[in-house]
Amino acid sequence: MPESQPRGPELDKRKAYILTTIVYEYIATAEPVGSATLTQKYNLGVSSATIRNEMAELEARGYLVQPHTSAGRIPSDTGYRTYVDRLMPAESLASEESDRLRTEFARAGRAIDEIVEQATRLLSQYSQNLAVVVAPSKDSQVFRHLQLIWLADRSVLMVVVTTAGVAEQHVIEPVVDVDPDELTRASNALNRRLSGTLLVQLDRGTVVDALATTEPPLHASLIDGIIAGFAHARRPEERRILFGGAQHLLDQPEFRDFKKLRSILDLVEEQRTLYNVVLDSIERGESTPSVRIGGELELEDMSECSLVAIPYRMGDRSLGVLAILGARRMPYGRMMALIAATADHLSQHLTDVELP
Amino acid sequence: MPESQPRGPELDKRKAYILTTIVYEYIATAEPVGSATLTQKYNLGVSSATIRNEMAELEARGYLVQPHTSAGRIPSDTGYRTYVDRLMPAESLASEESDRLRTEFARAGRAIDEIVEQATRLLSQYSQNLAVVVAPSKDSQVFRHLQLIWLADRSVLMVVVTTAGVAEQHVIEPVVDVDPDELTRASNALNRRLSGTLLVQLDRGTVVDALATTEPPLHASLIDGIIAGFAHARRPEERRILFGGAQHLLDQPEFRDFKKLRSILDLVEEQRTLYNVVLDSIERGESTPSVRIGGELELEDMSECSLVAIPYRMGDRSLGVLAILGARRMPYGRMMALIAATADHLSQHLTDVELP
DNA sequence: CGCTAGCAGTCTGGGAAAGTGAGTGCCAAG
DNA sequence: CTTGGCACTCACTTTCCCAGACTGCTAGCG
Repeated sequence: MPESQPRGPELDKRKAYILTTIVYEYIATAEPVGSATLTQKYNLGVSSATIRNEMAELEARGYLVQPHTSAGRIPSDTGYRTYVDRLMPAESLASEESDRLRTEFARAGRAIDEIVEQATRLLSQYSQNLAVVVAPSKDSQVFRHLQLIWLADRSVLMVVVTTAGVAEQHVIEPVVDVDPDELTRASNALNRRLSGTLLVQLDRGTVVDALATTEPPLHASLIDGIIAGFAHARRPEERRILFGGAQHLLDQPEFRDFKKLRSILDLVEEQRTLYNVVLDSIERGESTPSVRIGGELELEDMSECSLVAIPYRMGDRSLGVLAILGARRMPYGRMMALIAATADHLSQHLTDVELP
Repeated sequence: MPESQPRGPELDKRKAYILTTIVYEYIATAEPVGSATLTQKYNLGVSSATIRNEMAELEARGYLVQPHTSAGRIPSDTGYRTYVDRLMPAESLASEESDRLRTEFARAGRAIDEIVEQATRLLSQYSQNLAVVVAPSKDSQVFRHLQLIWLADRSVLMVVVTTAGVAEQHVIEPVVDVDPDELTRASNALNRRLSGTLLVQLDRGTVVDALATTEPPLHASLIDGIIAGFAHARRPEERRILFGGAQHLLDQPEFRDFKKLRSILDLVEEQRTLYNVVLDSIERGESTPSVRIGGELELEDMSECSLVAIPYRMGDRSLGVLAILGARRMPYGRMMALIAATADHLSQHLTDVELP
């Protein structure tokens, strides 16, 4: 006897259409949607009283909530979730907009940092929301070349270049004098044996092996320095997070409230929490945008926000994540299309600038 | 007949004391200061009526303003200016706080970017205001070492290392095949002749001269590539500006107003305007903090803000600027002491990590 | 001549009261 | 199942009023 069906099995066609319309209208207007508005603006073929009955049932099943007794309805997390997963028409970016994105990426130059900064700027600008970008960590990059440069008798500069075109430098201070020829031999040996290896794999054993045949053998303190240099170049613990477009938040009526604004800005400043959430969002490694709605973020004071995230790549290695953080009432279709296109262009551009 | 003295010649002792007290009190409470408050909280030895007369005169002379007829007074730009320049007691940072600053700088590592990011974080945290930091431009750095690395027959990676320990890379694609030996000879020649030169001085002529004696002569397209590489490493046009602690603005009652908040966040996003103002502030190259109060900033909607700025150095070269942007009602003494100490520690740390 | 006490006048900010209107739920009839 | 009608609810806005803070002015005092 299915008299009260909590979270019913399926929504019939009319209920689905009503939910779709309510989400759409609320996203557009930021005002709770009433039955009269629906019958006036959308062609439903039934009266507002009928809509009221349907809305009451959608609320009972958890898709809608009423801010207060005499207001219209707004979608709940479940309502948005259903909309995003099953009701929303798929959108894709207008081709001229996509072209503009590509053009603007091309203006960023070859340096990885620059490209990622440009991505942040573009994403916030086009989305009119807060853009959050996790920059590449070094450890997924491929070692290309190393140079040991003689600075003084007990001071050596080690420069590591990856195929991403990023150079990291590190000063080594061995406990014995070294001479330039010795450094050249070491550089050559390491380059011959290790070029093409992922940075993350360049641990102590690998380096010691690569230098085993060097004659005369290098002093242990120099080898230690080289190993430390690789460890430094790798630095997996340190991933920059970039932000852009915080001012757009002020345009949303839901953030006309200093407490909510403060929560978000604190999150931006703190970085770690947001970093975890963003990484969680794309853990599955899928290449479609992942969406987290309101309470799904599991963050205090963030029930009014949603996050759309997607990974980006260089070649076939996943490097980092793009994300849009905005009001829960966001145009999900457009945001997903936009972030997917941005990630595509970014991945493409990064792959293009990779060194041979 | 000096009957009405606009912006009178000097403030007598009592007026100066009253002005000082009003600025002090207003900074502490954010409430317009009335005559009764003054007599109660501060030992003035005269009645509130006398204070009222004095305040009326201070207002007539432009040091104070009244938000409305029945309110107390708040300082005008001129009032703050007088306070900062002549009335305020000089403050210096408590030595334990200064020590803490130094310790935290030490945790930043050797990379210039990292150190400057740390400075931004510390400055915003200690000042509880928005920190604005202009990062070093490349062109004031000293060329230390160059390496031309063979990637493929027509592809060469050029790595430039400065004494700041920053490496920049650039891909050169000459129109003829090159071989590794040729590259080594070119690298050696350039290093021998040019090491120690400012990057900004490495123009076409200098490079061509340095390579003039190379035998056999390098192909023109390779030389062009090297010149382009230096130009790229230099990139004077591109100076990063870092921000930190925007959320602290929300703590100030003067920014409980979305328009003002929006103005500031827009400024942060736009960067260029703020960059100019900050550079203006320290154009004189002095090493004491420069202060700009309210309207002196000459920025629309920024009349409620003040900016405290100071340059920082590496060795004896000025590299960039630290600044604090906050409410006009800020504790100037502390902010100036703090930013001076931060700049000192930053300059010291940068000088320490410079390569030999 | 400067200082003070007292007083009338002015303005803001907050809170109560009342009116407005959007929107609902329910019912009885089609 | 749908619909028109109706009573009811509740947030929001406007209006009004009052308390409080502070001033400027004046007259008197040392």
